[in-house]
Order: sequence, then C-alpha cells, then structure tokens
Amino acid sequence: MTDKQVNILKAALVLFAEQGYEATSTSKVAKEAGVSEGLIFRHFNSKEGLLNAIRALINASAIRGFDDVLTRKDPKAIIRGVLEFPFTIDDDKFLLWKLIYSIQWQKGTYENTIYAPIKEVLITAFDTLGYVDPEAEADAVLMLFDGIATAVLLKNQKNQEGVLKAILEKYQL
Amino acid sequence: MTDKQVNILKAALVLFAEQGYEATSTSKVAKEAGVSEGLIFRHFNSKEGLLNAIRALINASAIRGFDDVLTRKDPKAIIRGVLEFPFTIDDDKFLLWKLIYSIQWQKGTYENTIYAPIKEVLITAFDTLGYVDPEAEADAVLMLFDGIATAVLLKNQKNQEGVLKAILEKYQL
Amino acid sequence: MTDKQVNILKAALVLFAEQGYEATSTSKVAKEAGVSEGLIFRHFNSKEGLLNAIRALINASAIRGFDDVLTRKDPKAIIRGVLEFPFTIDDDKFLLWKLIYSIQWQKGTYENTIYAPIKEVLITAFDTLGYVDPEAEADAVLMLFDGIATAVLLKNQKNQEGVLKAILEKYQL
Amino acid sequence: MTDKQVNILKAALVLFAEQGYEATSTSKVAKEAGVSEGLIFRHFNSKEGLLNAIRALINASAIRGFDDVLTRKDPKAIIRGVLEFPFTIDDDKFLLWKLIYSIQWQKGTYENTIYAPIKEVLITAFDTLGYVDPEAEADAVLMLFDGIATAVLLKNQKNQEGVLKAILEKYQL
DNA sequence: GATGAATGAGATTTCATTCAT
DNA sequence: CATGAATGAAATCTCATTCAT
Repeated sequence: MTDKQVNILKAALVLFAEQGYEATSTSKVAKEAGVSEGLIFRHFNSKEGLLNAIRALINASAIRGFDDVLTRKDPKAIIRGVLEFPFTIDDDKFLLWKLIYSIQWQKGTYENTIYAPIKEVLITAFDTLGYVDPEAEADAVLMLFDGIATAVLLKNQKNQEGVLKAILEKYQL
Repeated sequence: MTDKQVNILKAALVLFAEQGYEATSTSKVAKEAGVSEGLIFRHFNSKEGLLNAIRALINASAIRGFDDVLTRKDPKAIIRGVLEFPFTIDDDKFLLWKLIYSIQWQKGTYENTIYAPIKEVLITAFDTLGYVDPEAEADAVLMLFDGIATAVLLKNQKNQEGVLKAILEKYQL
Repeated sequence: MTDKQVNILKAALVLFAEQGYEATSTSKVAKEAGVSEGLIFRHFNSKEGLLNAIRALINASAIRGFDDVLTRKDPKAIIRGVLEFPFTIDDDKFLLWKLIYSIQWQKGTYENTIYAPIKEVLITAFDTLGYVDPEAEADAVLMLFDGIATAVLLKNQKNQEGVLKAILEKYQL
Repeated sequence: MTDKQVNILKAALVLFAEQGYEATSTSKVAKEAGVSEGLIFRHFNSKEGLLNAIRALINASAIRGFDDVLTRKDPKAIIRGVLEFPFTIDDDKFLLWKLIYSIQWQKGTYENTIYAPIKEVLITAFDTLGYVDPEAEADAVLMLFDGIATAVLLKNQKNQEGVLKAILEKYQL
C-alpha cells in the first residue's frame, strides 16, 4: 500500500463521513488526497470499490476498539464497557463511527461483523449473571448501544454523565 | 393539492427512503409518480424543496403518531408507550420512519420537532415517579427509542417480545 | 422525432462512417449536430443505443434500395441488378453503405436482415434459369456483391466498366 | 525479440482481431500478454506503433501464404488457387486475416502490399489464357476474393463445396 | 396545470502514456 | 529488460433545472 493509496483512503473516510458517500464526488476525494482522480480508479476500480475498502478498514478498526472490553473477566465490567463505549469515542474515532452508521442507513444494511462478536460476549455475561433471557438482554444492550451512538454522533451529546449513570443503574452497575 | 402532487410526494417518500435522497434522481421520482419531470419543479421548485415538503409531512405524521401516548395520564403508561412505539411501526409507516432516520444521518441533523415534545412529557413522567434526574432519564429513554428504531428499521427486527420485556423490566413497567 | 434528434442521427451516421464508431466520441457527434451532449443520451440512452438506432435506419434504407431490383420479372435482370448495385452507389448513399460494412467488421456480425431477402430472390432467379445448385449460385453472387462493395467503398473504385463487363459475362448477362 | 515481446504481439493480434483496434485498450493487451503495461511502450513506443508492428507481421505472413499459388506455372492453377484461398484459411490464420480486413475497414485503407503482387500474376495468367481485358479480369477475381473472405471471416462460412464449384465453373476451372 | 425537449455542469470512468525504480 | 505507480486528458453518462408549448 503506497502513500497515495493511504491518502485516498484517509480523505475519503473524512469526506464520506462528513458529507455522505453519495454527496461526495471522486474529484473532491482526489483533490483532498492530493492525487489525480484516475488513481482512485486504478487502485479501487470504482467509487463503490473505494467505499468497500473503507468499509473493511473501519469495521476492522471498530472491532479492534472493543478488544479490551470483550476480554474482560467480570461480566458486569463487560456490560458496562459496551454501554460506556459510545460516550468514549474521541475525536480520533469520531468520523470512523459516524461513517459506520451513515453507511448503514444509506445502504440499508446492518454490519454484523461488528455486532455479532459483541452480542456473543454479552449473552455469556448475562447468562453468568443469572438473567432469565440472556439473548434478549444482549439485544437490548445492543439497541441501547446504537441509541447512545446516535446521540453522540448525531446530536454531539458527549460527556452525558447523568444519562450514563441513569443507564448503568438499570443494570445495577 | 392535486392528485399528481400527491403522487410525487408518495413516490419520493418511497424512493428517498429505499435508496436515499442523494441516490434518487428527480427523473426516477417522476417516472415512479407517473408524471413529467418538469412538474416536480413547478410544484416544489427544486429537489431540496421536494425533500422539505416531505420532511414537513413525515415530521407531522410522526408527531401525530405519538398523540395517544403523550396524552396518557399514567406516567408509567407514557414511558411504556414510548419504548413500545418503534416495535409497533407497521408496514404503512415503515418507510416514513426509515426516511426520518435516513435523512438525519445523511444531513447530519437531528429532528427536534419530533423529539422535543416527547422529551418534555417524559421528564414530567419521571419527575412524577420520583426519579432523581428526570431529564437524564428522559434522554436515556430517547436513546433507547432510537436504538430500538434502528433495530426495527435496519435489522427488520419486529415483534421482539423478549427484548421488549427485558427493556420494560428495567423501568418496572 | 424532433429536428435535433434527426441532426444527431445524421451527424453520427457521417462520423461513424468516416472515422469508425469507436473512434468517434459522443462529444464530436454533439458538436457536429449542434446539440448538447446530454441530449444524445436522453434520446438514445447510450452511445451503443445511438448506434442501434442508426443501424435500424441504414438497414431499412439499404433494403429499400433493392426494391426495384428485387421486384423485377426477368431473372437475368435480377442477377444483373444485384451485381451492378455496388457500382451504382452514389455520394448520397456512400457513407450509409460504408457504415454498414464498417459496423459488420467492427462488431463481427453479418446483417442478415439485408441479405436474406436478396438471397431468396436470387435463388428463385437461378432456379428459373435452370442452374443446378441455385443456392450455391445465390451465395456466390452475394460474395461477389460484398467483394464489389469492398472495392467501391474501400478502394473508391467506381465506374469500373471493364470489371463489371467481365463479371456480367460470367453469367451471360 | 524477447519472449515478452512475442507475447505482446500475439495478445494484441488476438484482441485487435476479436474486438477491434480502437476497442482494445493497452491495459487489456498487457493483461492478456502477462506483461506490465509499460513494457508495451518500451518496445513499441505507442499503441499505434504496436499496431504497425502487427501490420507488418500479418502482411508478410499473408503474402507468404500465397507463395505456392503465385509460383505455379499453369495460369488456370493460379486463378483457382486465388479463388480457393479464403476457403482454406485454417484456425491458425483465421484471426490474422480477420484483423487484416478489420484494420482496412477501421482505417479506411486498402493493403496494396498484399494485393499488388497477386494482381500482377493474375493479369499475366488471364493474358496467357487469351482474355480480352486481363486487368479487368484480375480486378474481378480480387473482388471475388474479398467477397469470399468476407463470407468466411464474417459469416463463418467454411467448406462451401457447392459455392466454390459454382465460382470455379465461371472460369472453366 | 402539465408535458417533454433541451441544456450545462459535473460525475464516474477509461486510457494512452510517462517515469522512477 | 521490466515493473507498477501515477497522471492528465478525454470519454461516457447523469442530473437538476429551464422553458416553450
């Protein structure tokens, strides 16, 4: 992977996240990346190909972000980790997560590669804690996760101490 | 409002919701509506104008959908009503709600006209029930609402009895 | 069919015939036709669509050119008519026929819509004249036709009195 | 001439013949030849240069194909040889001849290097046989040659025993 | 009110060619 | 000799919008 290829991916990530995939022209991407427009197509074949390359990158990065949460021993720590997660997305990862949701809503798809491993760990956690329907609980937490993420990414609601507290209380965390 | 105007709005709602606003051309809308392309501009001036007309319609319709929930006397019934709501979106309203979220993510805006009145009523409800931080609780419920809506609209998760039960339990409903 | 549509077809016919289909850009066609480039696609969907529209036109025109030959009573007159035909292509029809052959060689196809009716009439003619293998004779004449056309269209060999005479002699015409 | 140079020429011959010169990109040629795109330009300077190299090759090869026909003593054998020739083009030489005609029609030129020596020999032959206008007869045979080639290369009409017989009869061969 | 022809700007994509390595 | 990254120009095509009828 050459420098210019990286530049293209970085520029596209930012622009797709900020303006939307459809609303971003490849010429804007090329300009932002300091690269000829043709190079985008030489490396990624099509605009959609570029999107897919980014998708792979951001999904992988998103999953990696959960590594320390998912490897925790304490089931309560795991649940708390998942619920806290969206509140802790820093500027560095902000656009990455914004793009993940933006693509999902634009394409009408749901990124199971990200959610499936989290769900599994959550089920085990709730099971260990003796909840009657661990899968339902896991689904509920994932919904809450998406809702919090929506608030953080779309409403720019960060550092909502009170809200987080209210949520964690529901799970006695 | 003539028949053709209605056709245009209906067609645009469907297409914008299914394929996204940017990805839908005015010519596709015209074809789907069985109408000449020029007519769209005669009635709505621009593509953005058409979107705004739809926005007004779907926001109004969305708010109306909450009428019976928000006028309830029992605070618990109100909270339960809000949380149950996304699970009860029927085929009729599915695209309407999908479009609401799709636009929000595409335009990076949050539809306060819809959420503000709900939040107010929720605050009163949690206040009545003696919660320590009613506003935080209201925000948390709205996040949950968005999360459930995401599951229903994006993952096509309907009739999730167990999940709803797990959620309502958290609020002793 | 509007004026501009006709202009496009005329311009494309000339340019495709003179420079080849692949070597002619749609922008050249638009300029030559005095029309915006977009209009070509509005009317013909794609460059290939434009080519097909022209194909239909020139095939129809080519077939019409044979009307008086094919309706002749005298079998000898028919055969002579077919063999003389390429020598009599005037400036008016020159590009039309050049394009017919050019497309065939570029696309690797053979225009049966043109040749089939001629072949049928030729078979009858040779049959009437008592030739032993009328179909083979018809095929031979069609080959000769293609060969003469090649000479006329590609080598600009017109008014080859001697050659025509030599050919007609072979059939005692 | 290195292996890779040969590969490029072979690949280009095939692709130019099958899809046409203009419709074949240098990148397709490089891929088909298993070679980097740059190498084409190092060896042949330009796409046109590659075409010219191929042109030289196929013209030389085409002329060589006539060697045994043109050196015959019997004038009748020569005429028969020319007329039989296109019917005897085997798979090996098929694309070569197809390309010869394809280029002619695409570029609007006529390959005299191939035809001139044949014409000369044909004139002598017809002269020897006492035909009144040997040049006209030679031209007619060359037209027939092109026509037969068109049938073989474009209509895939091979082994047309009957047609060949009908043609040869016209010359009492 | 409604159509459909037409446009101009711009979007995506292709392609021959160059050049550093 | 050979590669492959990179480019700039141009090609095909799309699209929101205008306007005469």
